[in-house]
Amino acid sequence: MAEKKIRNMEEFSAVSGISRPTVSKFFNNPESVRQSTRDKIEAAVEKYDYRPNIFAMNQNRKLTKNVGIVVPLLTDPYFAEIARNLEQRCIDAGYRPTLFSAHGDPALEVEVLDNLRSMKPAGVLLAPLGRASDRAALEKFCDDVPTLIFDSSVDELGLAFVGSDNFQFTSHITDYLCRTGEPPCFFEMKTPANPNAHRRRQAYLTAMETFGYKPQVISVEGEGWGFEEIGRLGGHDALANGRFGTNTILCSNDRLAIGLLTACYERNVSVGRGPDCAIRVAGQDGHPHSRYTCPPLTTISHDYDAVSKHAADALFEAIDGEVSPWKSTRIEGKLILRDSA
Amino acid sequence: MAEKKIRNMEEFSAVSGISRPTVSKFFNNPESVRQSTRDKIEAAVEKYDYRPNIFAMNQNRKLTKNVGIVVPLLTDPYFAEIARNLEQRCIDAGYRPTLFSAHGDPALEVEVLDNLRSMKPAGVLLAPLGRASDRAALEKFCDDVPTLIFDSSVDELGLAFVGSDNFQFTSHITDYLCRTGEPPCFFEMKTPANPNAHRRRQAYLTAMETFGYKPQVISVEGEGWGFEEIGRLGGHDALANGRFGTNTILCSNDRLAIGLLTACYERNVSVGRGPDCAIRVAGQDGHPHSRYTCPPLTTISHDYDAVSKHAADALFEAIDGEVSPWKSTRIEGKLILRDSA
DNA sequence: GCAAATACTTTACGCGCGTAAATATTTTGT
DNA sequence: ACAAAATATTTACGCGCGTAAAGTATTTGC
Repeated sequence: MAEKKIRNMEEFSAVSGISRPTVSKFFNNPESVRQSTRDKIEAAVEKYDYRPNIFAMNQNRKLTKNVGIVVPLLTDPYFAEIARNLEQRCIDAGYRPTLFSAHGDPALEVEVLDNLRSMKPAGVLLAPLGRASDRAALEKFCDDVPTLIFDSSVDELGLAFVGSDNFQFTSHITDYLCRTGEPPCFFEMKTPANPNAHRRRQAYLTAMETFGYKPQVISVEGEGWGFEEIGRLGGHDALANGRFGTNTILCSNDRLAIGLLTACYERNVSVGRGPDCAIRVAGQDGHPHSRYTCPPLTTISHDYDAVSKHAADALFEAIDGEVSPWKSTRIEGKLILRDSA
Repeated sequence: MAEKKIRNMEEFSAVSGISRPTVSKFFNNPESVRQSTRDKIEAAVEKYDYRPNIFAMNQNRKLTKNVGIVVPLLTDPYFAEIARNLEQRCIDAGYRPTLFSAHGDPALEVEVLDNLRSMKPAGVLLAPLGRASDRAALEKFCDDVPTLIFDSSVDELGLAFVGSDNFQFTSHITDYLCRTGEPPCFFEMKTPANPNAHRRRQAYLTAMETFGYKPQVISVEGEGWGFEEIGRLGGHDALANGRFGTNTILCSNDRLAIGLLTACYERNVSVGRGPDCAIRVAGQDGHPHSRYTCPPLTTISHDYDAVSKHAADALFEAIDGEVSPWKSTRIEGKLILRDSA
């Protein structure tokens, strides 16, 4: 199999017996050439293990097959999981995805976008940092590159927005909690990193009023992306000072809930829905880890598949030239009943 | 600031007043031009927001500034964290890192390496899948591209290996457990994904014999990368059938321990080092999540900083032409004492 | 102030492939 | 078997930058 090394498309076209322009056409879209020539080229590809130079391919082309996937924090398994999902969809659709993380840092987010721009991507799937994002930089980027925003909405930025229906999330789980025990209080960060948190608080307030209960929000201090630690410290504080006015705590997100569970453990407060438990704790997100907390966390989960499918498909359509007005798609979550509430 | 748009280096050289070859030199290494011209170019970069076309830069150069970072599973926060660390070091050293994950799939790992090859990277930091990796494909890749293996060693592959000292890990924590209570049994997967697990088992056996205790290994079934679930199911089985012959369980890794803790919770077995606790559980890895389990997990942690620094530096040295024989660097872990053991 | 050393400019070519236009060949339908 | 349609070939140019060579300008050391 190891014939002489093919150095470029010229040489490859010679050994495959197909002209270079046709070979070029093939690599841009195998479907665009006749079956018989496709077979010949594919045979030669197999035989000589030739792959066109990716840099030469892209430089002289207005649009590449590159797709950028940007998340705010790849060390958060939630983002890692949705990024993985998106990545696979890009590959399946014939694109070359590249993964980026802003690592929680707005300056890095801007840098990532700059790097991305120089890759002339056909499109970008972007989950912004949120509140901390450089709004102007995002806008400028979206002007230059077809960008679909996911997870965390920023007004009417980009092609469209696809994310979860935070309002439904919180309403639904609040409803569940009210039906099965004391109405919940709402445990959140005072200055959350992303706008979904605001929607969830609002949904909680609305839901509680609808049900005729008095809402109660406990906002804890803490900056940055160390949500578990913020939840743990805030939980200690709230438990020590009796700030939870009920035995049921709905957390703004799962990572906060995980920290709160740790605080409960450390204070010897039993969590669960059994009669001998002191409090109930619920989260929101369906974080990959939520299954393995003690007790396992009752939560309302993102529909990872549906979100990523909608996001990817919407981007691909836009790349293919379908012009559609900006719109926001919000996907419902599924209640996952476990032992914590 | 928004002057007319600069289209290429030719135009940029005109507006900056510096010749194109010098500008080219500057972008390859700013230090290589005189301070005064550097200032002029940097001023023009600022003013016109020009960045050279990355594809054109790389195509006609034998070696790029690209560095690939490949991990077996990016959704595992351990790998996400070390990848983040490596990424930062690459940027600081003037390289362009690109992140890849094999997502636990050997076929994908090969694909990733193929893609990487076409990027003509100056070097690659590779954490192989381990047992499941296509050994031949890895070897071929390492022949073509300067590759530093980290985390999981594969014989004398690549430039060098940098990872944790699994032997020290397990010896050290076994020592601790023996000193503070009953000697531990060892809880592991029967067919672990990566070779570190074997070292740890071996270290456990050696340590126990050294201390004069009878070792006991509990190997649980389960394939793939869902370690928590494997630990949970295996834990249930072992607890139900009294397979743990001691009250102290050392897990082969933290994720397994996390699953075991969940099983303990579900079976109402109290875990901790207090007198009223039924068993002690310890992990290994210093997984980002281990602080937030209930009880918080006693573990022995990778020195993330040291591993990533050694790995990155070793690669950069090799790229800079320093030839050194293959060697293996194994970095000691730090015991993190928490409440689980 | 002068020669040597250093840094820059000019000129020119090549990298590997995209792509357009004109021409030639093959396939398809009947 | 024939014309029309589809596909491949030939030819040629350009993309944006790396890089080498030879000449010119600037800096440096003394």
